[in-house]
Amino acid sequence: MACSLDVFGDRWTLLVVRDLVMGAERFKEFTASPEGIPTNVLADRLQRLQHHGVIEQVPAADGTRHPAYRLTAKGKALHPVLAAMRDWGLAWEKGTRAMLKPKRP
Amino acid sequence: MACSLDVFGDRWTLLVVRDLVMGAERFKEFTASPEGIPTNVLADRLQRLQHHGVIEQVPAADGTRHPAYRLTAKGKALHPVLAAMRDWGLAWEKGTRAMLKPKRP
DNA sequence: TATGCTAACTTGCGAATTGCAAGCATCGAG
DNA sequence: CTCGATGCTTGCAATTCGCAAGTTAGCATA
Repeated sequence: MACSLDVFGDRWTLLVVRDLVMGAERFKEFTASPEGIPTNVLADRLQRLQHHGVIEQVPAADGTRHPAYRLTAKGKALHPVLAAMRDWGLAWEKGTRAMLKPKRP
Repeated sequence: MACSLDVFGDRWTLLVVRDLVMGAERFKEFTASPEGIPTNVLADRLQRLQHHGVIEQVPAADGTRHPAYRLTAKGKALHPVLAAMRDWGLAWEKGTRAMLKPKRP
C-alpha cells in the first residue's frame, strides 16, 4: 500500500494515468484535460512515471517528431485501481459523471 | 475520478483509511504506523475525512474519554480501492509484503 | 495537594512542493 | 525566413509538509 502510494500517491499522477487509459498520448492532450494540470507538474509526473516503469516514451508515433507516451504492462495493471476509484466517486460523491468508454480500448 | 482524488488524493489520507480498515480507532494508533505520519497532518486529515463523511467520531468507546474514529458506510466502500492498490503494489513493486488480515473484520 | 504520565491535539518555523506565467527550443507550413 | 504549434524549462509567490516543541485534559500515584 505505502509503496503504491509512493508511485501514484498524489493529486495529479493518477489523473495522468487516467488520461493515458482514455487514449491520451501526447503532452498537449494531458494539458487539455478539464482539471488543467500545470505544465511543469506534468513534465515532472511523466518523468517520474517513466522512472517507475509505468509509462514509456515512444520516439515518433505518427508523422511528427514529438514523443508519445504509452502505458507499460505495469501501467495497464493500474486499471482496476482507477476503476475502483471511479466507481466509488460515482456512488458516493454527488453530481459526478464519468466518460465510461476509453477512446482506444 | 477527479472528485474522488479531491477526497483522498494525497500521500497520507489513504494510509489513514488503511489503518482504520486494519482496526485502528485512536489518534495514537495512527501515529504508531510504520510510515510515521506527523501529528498535525493526522489531525488535519481526520478532520477532512470527517468533513467528507468518510469517518465519524464516536465520543467514548471504552473507559477512557478519548475520541475514537470509525469508518462510515462511505468509508467502508473504499475497501475495493485499497485492495486494488495493495494488489498492484504486491504484483509490481519488488520487496513488498502485506498484512492481509484486518484485526477487526 | 503536588507531581507525574499519557493521549490528543496545536503552534512555529524552515524546507519542499505547487500553481501560474513567461520564456526558450524545435519543427513543418507557408 | 517568419509563423504558429508543440514540448518542455525557469522564476517566483504561495501553499503545504515535516519536525519539534508546546498545550490541554484526565487519571494516578504519593
